[in-house]
Amino acid sequence: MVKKIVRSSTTGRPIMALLDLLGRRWVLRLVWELREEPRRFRELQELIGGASPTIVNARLRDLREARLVELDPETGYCLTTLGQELLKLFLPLHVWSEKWAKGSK
Amino acid sequence: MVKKIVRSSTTGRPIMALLDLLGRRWVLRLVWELREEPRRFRELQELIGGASPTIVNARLRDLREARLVELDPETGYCLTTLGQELLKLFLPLHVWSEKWAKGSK
DNA sequence: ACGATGCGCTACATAAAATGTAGTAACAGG
DNA sequence: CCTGTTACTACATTTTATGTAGCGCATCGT
Repeated sequence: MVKKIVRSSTTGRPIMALLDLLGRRWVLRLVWELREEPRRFRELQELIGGASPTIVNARLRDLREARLVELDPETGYCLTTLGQELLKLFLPLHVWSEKWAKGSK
Repeated sequence: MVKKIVRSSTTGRPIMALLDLLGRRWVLRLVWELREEPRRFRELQELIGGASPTIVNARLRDLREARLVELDPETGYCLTTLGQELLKLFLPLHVWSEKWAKGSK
């Protein structure tokens, strides 16, 4: 029942696999909270707003399988080089989100 | 039970609200499939891989409330100006995903 | 040696979300 | 009136997430 490949990635198109992975609940938040420094398991759990350990662990496993995150026993969970590259692509979102929010309300 | 505001956006930080919205299942895929031209409801449903109409409608509603997507009765669902801006930020993902996949095996 | 603490993680019952299928309602053309 | 197309809803079933408790292991203080 366990899927070795990323969900819905049957097309073989990497972008689909990526969008699928990033579209799972908590994944974007986890990557985001790892942007500055390594974090411990429970620390991450609290940062993202108290998701259950079950799902935090499941998502961290997904991210580790995707080689975006790794666990250094000394410091905690952190982004791999690949993960840092991905994060860089996401940084503009931070600025844009402010603009987006201004038009809300 | 309906949430008017984006899920888990209690912090008031726009980036959190945005990551939350984009982290919902199918949302990234929907935005992606609207990148080129307007799409009809059923067309979208098939493009993203056959999600149920229930959830396609729910996510389109989320995206419309976020002012990223709108429905033109003549042509179908399409990205708003705001949505197109967001998409532009995501385009580099396409290139990066190819690189990411190469290391996968 | 022993208990306390912090660590990643698991078990499991409950609750929430997504699926699959069917069907509704509005409109257009013939 | 009938047919087709549109967006969308209803609802029972299945899948996924939550909440809470606790395990196994290592380290630290006494």
